[in-house]
Amino acid sequence: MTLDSTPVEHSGGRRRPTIKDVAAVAGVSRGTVSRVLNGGHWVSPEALTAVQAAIRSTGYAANRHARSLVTGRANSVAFLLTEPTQLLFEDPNFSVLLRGAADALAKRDMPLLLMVAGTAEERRRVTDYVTAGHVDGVLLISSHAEDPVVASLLREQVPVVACGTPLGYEGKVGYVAADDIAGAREMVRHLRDTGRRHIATITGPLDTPGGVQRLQGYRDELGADYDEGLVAHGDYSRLGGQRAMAELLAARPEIDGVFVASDLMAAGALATLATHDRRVPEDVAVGGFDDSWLAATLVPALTTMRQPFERISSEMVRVLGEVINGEQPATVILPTTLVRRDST
Amino acid sequence: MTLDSTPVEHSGGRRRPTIKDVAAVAGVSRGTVSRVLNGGHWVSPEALTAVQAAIRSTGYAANRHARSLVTGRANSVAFLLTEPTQLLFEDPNFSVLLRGAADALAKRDMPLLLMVAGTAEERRRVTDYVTAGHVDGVLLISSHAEDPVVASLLREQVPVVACGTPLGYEGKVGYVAADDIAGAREMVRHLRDTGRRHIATITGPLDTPGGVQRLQGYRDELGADYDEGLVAHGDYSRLGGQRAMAELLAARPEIDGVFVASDLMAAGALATLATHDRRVPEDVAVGGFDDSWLAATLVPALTTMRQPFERISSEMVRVLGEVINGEQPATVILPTTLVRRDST
DNA sequence: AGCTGGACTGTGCACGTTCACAGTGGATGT
DNA sequence: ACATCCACTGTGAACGTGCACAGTCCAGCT
Repeated sequence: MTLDSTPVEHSGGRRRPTIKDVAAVAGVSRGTVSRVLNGGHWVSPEALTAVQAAIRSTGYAANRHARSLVTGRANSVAFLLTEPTQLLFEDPNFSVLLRGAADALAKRDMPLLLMVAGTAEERRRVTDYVTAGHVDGVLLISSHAEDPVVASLLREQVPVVACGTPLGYEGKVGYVAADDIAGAREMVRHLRDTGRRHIATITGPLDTPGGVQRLQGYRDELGADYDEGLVAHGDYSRLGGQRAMAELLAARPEIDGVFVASDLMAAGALATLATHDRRVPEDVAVGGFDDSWLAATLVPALTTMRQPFERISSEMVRVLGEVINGEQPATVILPTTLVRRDST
Repeated sequence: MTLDSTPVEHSGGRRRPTIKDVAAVAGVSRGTVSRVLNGGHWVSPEALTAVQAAIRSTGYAANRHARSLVTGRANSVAFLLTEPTQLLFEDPNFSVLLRGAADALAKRDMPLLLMVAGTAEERRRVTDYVTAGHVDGVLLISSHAEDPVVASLLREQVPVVACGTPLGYEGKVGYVAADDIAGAREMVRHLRDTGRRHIATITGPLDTPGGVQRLQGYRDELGADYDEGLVAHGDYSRLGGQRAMAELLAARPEIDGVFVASDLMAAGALATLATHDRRVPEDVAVGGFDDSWLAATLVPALTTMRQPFERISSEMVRVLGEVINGEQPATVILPTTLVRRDST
C-alpha cells in the first residue's frame, strides 16, 4: 500500500538481496555462502545453518546471469522446432513432447526456451542465438532429412539431441526414438492375426524417419507377401490420410486392412472409408500409430501403436544432459505397445 | 562423471570474441563499440563502419548474461500456463497462441521461456524464478478465476499480461481478449436469422471468462426469450460437450439450434447429435466458438466465431512491452468474426 | 615442541557488458 | 584571443557470481 512517487521498480521496489547481503546476515564471507549454494562441501555445520537461515530471511535467490557469466553455462536449454508451422498446430504429439520436456527440465531447475526455425530469417536468428552460447544445448524436433539447421549446430559443436532418427546425420547426433520398425511389424502382425489378407499401408513422408521406418517394418513383416501396389503415401496430415485412402480404395478395392503411419492420417482414412460405405472394422480394419489423444475420440476408437512420448521427452533431456557434460551422444530406442480399440 | 580436468569447449573450441576484441580490430574503444551496439548515436561514420566490419569479421555476438547483469533486464519473457495439463494437450488454441507469442517475441529478439504451474511445487518454482527477475514479464495463460499464481505475481509487481479477462483481478492486470459477448451475440443472431426458434447453449466453465461472457452474450441477445432450461454447462472438453448435448436433448427435444462455447465441445455435441439421429444443420444448427483448425475438419464443417489468435498473441507481447517500460497496463478487446460453414 | 595435513574460511580477481564521466579537438561566437 | 559548445571518444567503475589461492585453526604425529 505504499504510494510513493519514485520510479517504477518491479518486484518489490527494493534492491534484490545479493550473496553479499546473505553473507553479512549470516556473519560469514561470500565464499562460504557460495559453497553452501553449490553443494555445501567444506562448510561447518554452524555456518551451514546460519547461511540457510540468512537465505530464508533475506529471500535470497541467486542471480543466474552473474552465475552464467562466470561459469560460462547458460543453465537453460532450447526446444527447437524446424517443422513447417502447419504441423505444430495439427499434430497433438508436439504439445505432449513439449510439455514433457518442460517438466523434465523443471526438475533440473532449467527453463525451456521455445524456438521456431521455419523461415530462413528464423533459422539465422536461432543459430546465432544458440551458437552464441545462450543455451547449453538443443532438443531438436526436426524430422525432415538433411535439415540445414542440424548442419549448422553440428558445425558449431552445440550439444544436440534429436527426436527420432536424424536422417542424414545418423551417428553424428544423439537421438531418442520409438522403435518404429518393431512397432510397425507388430501392428501388421496384429492385422494378420485378425484374419486380414489384403493389408495396405499409408506412409508418412519418405524424408522422415517415421515415414521410412514404419514402411520398412510393414515390408519386413509381410516378407514375400509385400506388394508395392498396396502402399500409398501421406504427409502426416488428416487430409493426406483421406486422399491416400481414397487412392488405395480406387486401385485395390479388395483391401481389408490398413496400417496408417499416424493417428491423424488414420482419422482422415476413417473419414474416407465412411464416405465409401466401408464398415470399420467389419470390412476394413484400421491401425494407427502414435496413440495421441485423438485416437480414443475417433469413431470407431482407433487401434494404434502407443509411442511413449513422456519417456521420449524425459530421455531426451537426460541424454542432452550427458552430452552437455562432454559424454558421447547416446542413442535410445524405446518400445511401442499395441493399444487395441474398436477399429480392428 | 562430474566436471573433469579437461573442460569440454563447445562451439568451436576457441574463446568467443568479446566486445574488447571487436574494439581492438576496429581500432576503437569498448565504449564506442557499445554505442554502436545500442543504437549507434554519437558515433562518427568512420567508426561506425569500422565497428560493423569488425563485428562481422570476428563473428561477435553480445553476451546477454553480461548485459543483463549490468542493465538489470533479462530480455526474455515467460509464457506461463496455469491450466491443468489435460487442456494443453486437447485444446489446439494453446499451440496457436504459443506459436504466435514466440514469433512476436522473436521479432524483438527475445526468447520465450515456457513455464508450467500446475502443481503447488511447480507454482513455487515458477514464482521463485519469475520474482527473482530472471524474466522481464509474464504472458499469462490462466483462465480460471482467483488464480493464486496471479496474486503472487501481482504482489511482487511483476509485469503481467493475461489472455482473456482475468476474473478476480480485473483492473489490476492488463489483458488481451476477444470480444466474447459481442461474438456470442452475433452467433445467436445468426442462428435466429436461419430461422431457429429453440436455441440452446453449451457454456464453458463458469469460473472462466469465456464461460461467463459467452453465456452473457447469449442471454443478452435472446432478451425476453432467454430460458434457463436451454443452458447446459461443459468444461471445454470434447467429452463435456458430448454430455451436455445429451442432457439438452433429453430435457428439451424441441431444440433446433445450439451455440457451443468452444469448437472442441462442439465436436462432442456433433457426435451426440449424430448418435441421436439428428441431422445437422437440417434438424439442429450448431455454432461453435474459436475457429480452431478442428472446425473445418469436422463433419459437417463447423460454423463458428473466429478468434484472432495471431493478433491476440502479438497484442499481448506489445502490451507486455509497454508494461515492462513502466506504462499503465492496457486492456485490448479484439473483434471476432463469423465463419459460416455447413453446420448452420 | 615442531611439523604436517585436514577442515574450514576469507579475499581478490575475472567474467563481458553498460553507464557516467572526463577528455579532446575543432568550429563558432564574442 | 578566449570562452563556449558540439560531436565524438576513451576510461574506470560497477553488476553478482564462482573459483583459485592463501590463510587460520586444531588435532595428531614424530
